[in-house]
Amino acid sequence: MQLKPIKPSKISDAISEQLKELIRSGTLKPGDRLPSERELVDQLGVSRPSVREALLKLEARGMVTSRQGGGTYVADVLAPSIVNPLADLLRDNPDAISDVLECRHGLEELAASYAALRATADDRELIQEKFHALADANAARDLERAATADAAFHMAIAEASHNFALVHITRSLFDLLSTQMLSNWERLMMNPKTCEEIHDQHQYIFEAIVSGDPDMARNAAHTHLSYIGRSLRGLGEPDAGDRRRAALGD
Amino acid sequence: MQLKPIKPSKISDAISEQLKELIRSGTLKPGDRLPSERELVDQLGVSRPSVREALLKLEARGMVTSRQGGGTYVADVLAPSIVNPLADLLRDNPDAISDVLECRHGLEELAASYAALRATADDRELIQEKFHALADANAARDLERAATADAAFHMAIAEASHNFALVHITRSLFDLLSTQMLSNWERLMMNPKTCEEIHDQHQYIFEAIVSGDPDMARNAAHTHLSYIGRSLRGLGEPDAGDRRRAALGD
DNA sequence: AGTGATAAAATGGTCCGACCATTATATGGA
DNA sequence: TCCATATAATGGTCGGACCATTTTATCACT
Repeated sequence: MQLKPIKPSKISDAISEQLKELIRSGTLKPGDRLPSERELVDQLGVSRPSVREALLKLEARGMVTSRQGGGTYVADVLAPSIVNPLADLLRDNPDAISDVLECRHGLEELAASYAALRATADDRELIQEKFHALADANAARDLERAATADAAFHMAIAEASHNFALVHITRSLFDLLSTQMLSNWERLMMNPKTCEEIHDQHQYIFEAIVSGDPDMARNAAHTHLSYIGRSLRGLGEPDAGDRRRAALGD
Repeated sequence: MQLKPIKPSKISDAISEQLKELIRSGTLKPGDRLPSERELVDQLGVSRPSVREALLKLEARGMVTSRQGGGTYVADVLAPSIVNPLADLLRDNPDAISDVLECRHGLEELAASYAALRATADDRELIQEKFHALADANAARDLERAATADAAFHMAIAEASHNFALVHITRSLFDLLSTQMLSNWERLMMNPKTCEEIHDQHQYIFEAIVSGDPDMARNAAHTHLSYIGRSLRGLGEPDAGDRRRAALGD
């Protein structure tokens, strides 16, 4: 007969649970640095051994990593189980990049639709901020900054979906494709017309999310991503997707 | 370039490795009580915090259990030596589970749509086979076999999308939820009417893919998965709907 | 101004000693 | 023998201290 565990009353468990929730909710993202042990002691009002036990437990579970003198950092829990095998796959089979792109696009449509449903005021503000940053970078013809801003814009949308799995997987795929993306981005942005259309599509996505219409957001994302896909496939043929087709989707 | 792990050389690691070896070799059998922390301090010539760290690490891995005043004992079941941090994050966290489910559903819609476009004759035959196996298991009221068959059916669809990344991520999410899904499945299938409706939905998905209509396939998948989501939420805690209810009630 | 070495601060790792809460064991009386 | 109590053993928590490493700030030098 298996009875209840009864005892969650260890201080370190309470601490580690709290930290785990911060990681799950996305407040602490992979790569982020945790407060130092002594700061946590002050903030939580517990002793350092208790804090250490909590961090030890998280480290044993592979959720954080600690370096003496450095600090404690949030580990990426998705990478080992999902992305690493994908990275291996990509190494052996570069053609699979289009598969990953396809996958990412599906996730982004999903994220856009959920973001429209669940984005808080703060989320919308953040998305708007990223959108404007992207527009500025584009206007300044700063390709590298624009690529970063584009990733930040799409990640902000993913975070606004308030779905931790979606956020983590999207981020992982972004990281996975980051190198490839820059060159693609450069090739895309060489055409001012394409650049402008992409900006408009971003604006449609942004407006759809702000207006809270999940279907519109999903369609806007789909339009944008299928346009990107078509443009990448038809490189050297800037007129491959004209504005009317992009607006109507395919 | 991946360098060597250098040297952890943490005292607690050396201790925990030594204890782990004792357990692995059978010197310490499940249920055995290991020496008290203070005894280990004397025997190993290290400080008590180091011993505690080592024991904490073993406890986090589930290899030993400690009771205040009682002592530390080798766990009865030491099978799960490897721990998936993600699975740990999901345990006792319904929100996280529904996040992963949501994510999986989005991917499955995508897979259904692509499967409709790209499925070969062999793919369609395989999907049909899995579909019938699932129907048989359901008719036989064999819940465990039905759960396996359901996974096989959806995985066959993912494979038919001919997208490596989609297949891989879908499989990862399936594995992640495998433990949780069985109980969910049991709760769903207790209702014959629900069981029948799910069968019909599977059939719609199957037919849409065979007919080669991506939009129909996507819609069929969406209908199916939102129905599953609604049913699970309705079976569980009615008060847990909050933000998710709007997302699924479309 | 840029650069590189050096000093200072921050941070995790280790250790000590103490006390508390819980459990197991020994003790003693019925 | 049996049960309640007292005692001992054990893990849990705490505070402080010091060390090793890393990061950051400082400053002299070119």
